[in-house]
Amino acid sequence: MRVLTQIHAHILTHLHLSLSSVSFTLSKILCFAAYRNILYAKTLLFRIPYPTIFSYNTLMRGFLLQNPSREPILLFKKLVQKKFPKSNTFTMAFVLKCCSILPALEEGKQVHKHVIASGFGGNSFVQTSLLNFYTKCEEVELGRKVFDEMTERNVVAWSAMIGGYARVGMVNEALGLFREMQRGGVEPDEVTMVSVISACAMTGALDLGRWVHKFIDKKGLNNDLMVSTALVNMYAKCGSIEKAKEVFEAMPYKDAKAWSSMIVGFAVHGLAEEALGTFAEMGEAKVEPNHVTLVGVLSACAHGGLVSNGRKYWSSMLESGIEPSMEHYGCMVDLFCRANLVEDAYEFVKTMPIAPNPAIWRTLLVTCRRNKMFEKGEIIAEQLLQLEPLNAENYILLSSLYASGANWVKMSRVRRQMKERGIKVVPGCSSTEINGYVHEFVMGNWSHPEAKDIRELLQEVSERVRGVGHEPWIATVLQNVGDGEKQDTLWEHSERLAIAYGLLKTKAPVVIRVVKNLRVCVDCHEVTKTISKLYGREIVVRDRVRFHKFVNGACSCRDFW
DNA sequence: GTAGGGTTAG
Repeated sequence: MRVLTQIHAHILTHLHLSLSSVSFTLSKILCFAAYRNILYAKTLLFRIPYPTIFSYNTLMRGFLLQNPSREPILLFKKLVQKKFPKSNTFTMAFVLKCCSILPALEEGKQVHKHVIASGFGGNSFVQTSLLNFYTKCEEVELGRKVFDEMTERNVVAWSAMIGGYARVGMVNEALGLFREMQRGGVEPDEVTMVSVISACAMTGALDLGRWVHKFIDKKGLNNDLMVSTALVNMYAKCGSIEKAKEVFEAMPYKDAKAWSSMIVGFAVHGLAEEALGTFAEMGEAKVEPNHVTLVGVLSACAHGGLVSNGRKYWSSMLESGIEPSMEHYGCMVDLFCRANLVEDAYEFVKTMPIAPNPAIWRTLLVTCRRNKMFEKGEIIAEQLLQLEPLNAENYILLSSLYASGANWVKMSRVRRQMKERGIKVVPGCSSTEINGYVHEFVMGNWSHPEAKDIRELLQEVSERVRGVGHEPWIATVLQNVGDGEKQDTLWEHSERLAIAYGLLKTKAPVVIRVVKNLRVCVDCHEVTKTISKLYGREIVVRDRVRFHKFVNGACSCRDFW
């Protein structure tokens, strides 16, 4: 940098230099500065007498390497205003990348118009940038439109579209496109595979994931750090922690993300000791942990009930200079709450330098409900409803707090409030993979083509479960309906539909694997334990928080979740 | 000098 500024000074003091050679030299300096001192590079741009589009593009790219900022968009706006120099395809690619990182949907749409107007609509780099921009803004359909309009699709375009589907959890579409890509004669590469594996991980599609893994080995795409990390994550998220460990141990080189994936994997499986052991190994391997690693470590402590360990890692994290984020605070509150140390949790929240987010209040509220601390719970719920008055989950929590205290009057008041304010509940949704297709079930929704068979089977299961003395846990059903109807509602919970479908379509010893978007309710947890015993089936449920492995009437979470 | 990728509490 010093040399650059010296040259710069030299130019300024030699006024005899021609305008064009000053422009040229300053542009060169800007080029170097963009990688080292972006703000200096920015001031340079405005000192160049006649900056070319090259300098603008270079500066934009420089900003893209920094923390996310709107600078590339602002530069683009200037270009549009001044009409000179004229943007080229590189400009469009950079500004669209900026819009996808932020993300900035409206600005990106404006850029799209400029792309069409300037006749760059047919450039493959610009098209792929547009496609990626829309999917990053979760506008998958708009992304698909760009994709469909492309006349030539290379591996980058296919991967971007597959990744777009994968990120929003449309696994069937992602995998369908992956197959279509191969039929079209385009060879997938490492990046394609990472997206495909991530789609499997997200939906817990273990069989598909295994198939993709074999494909990767066959094609020799298995020597990539990111591919391996994605595989570790996929096996862990699909409930096969042993296989995750196997892939992880075979990796010749592991960075912080790879270690973190393994540690987080152990954590969600409730394997605290393994998670902490792996963290120790990471230290021995001299790989610096990042903030995600610590989220894994702290959540492992929380799930394993290791309070004093958790405190220890917390203070060593502070010493190591990792700035605690909301997630870290959340882990600590969870650590105390799971151990029923409500006062410690509350004290910890008070010491937080940032305002706790709704999730942290909900953690506290759940603990109050479990410990029947109604007054404290009400106070917390008030804070929560003020902070987030439109989230159905908050009303449901408060309502269940009242239900657990048999305070039916207050409970129906909350339910009424919800109705009056027009709050929509996120429906429970579970999925299970059968023969390479992920079937989705939404609570109370019987639109599945095999709904009739599922209903009949559930009827039979219900009778058998009751036959061994199971009493439905009605307090958790929060609709103002009669007890009989409440039981029916319980039997429509999405995971039961998915489990029933698994019973219908597979035979022991095939494991029934279900992924749920919410946490499992107490009654479903009990019923699933009973089903595992009555039907001699292993059932693995990944809920929003962790794994539950039901074998012979017991769950791996030891009823602690 | 351009486009697509892996880990994150409840």
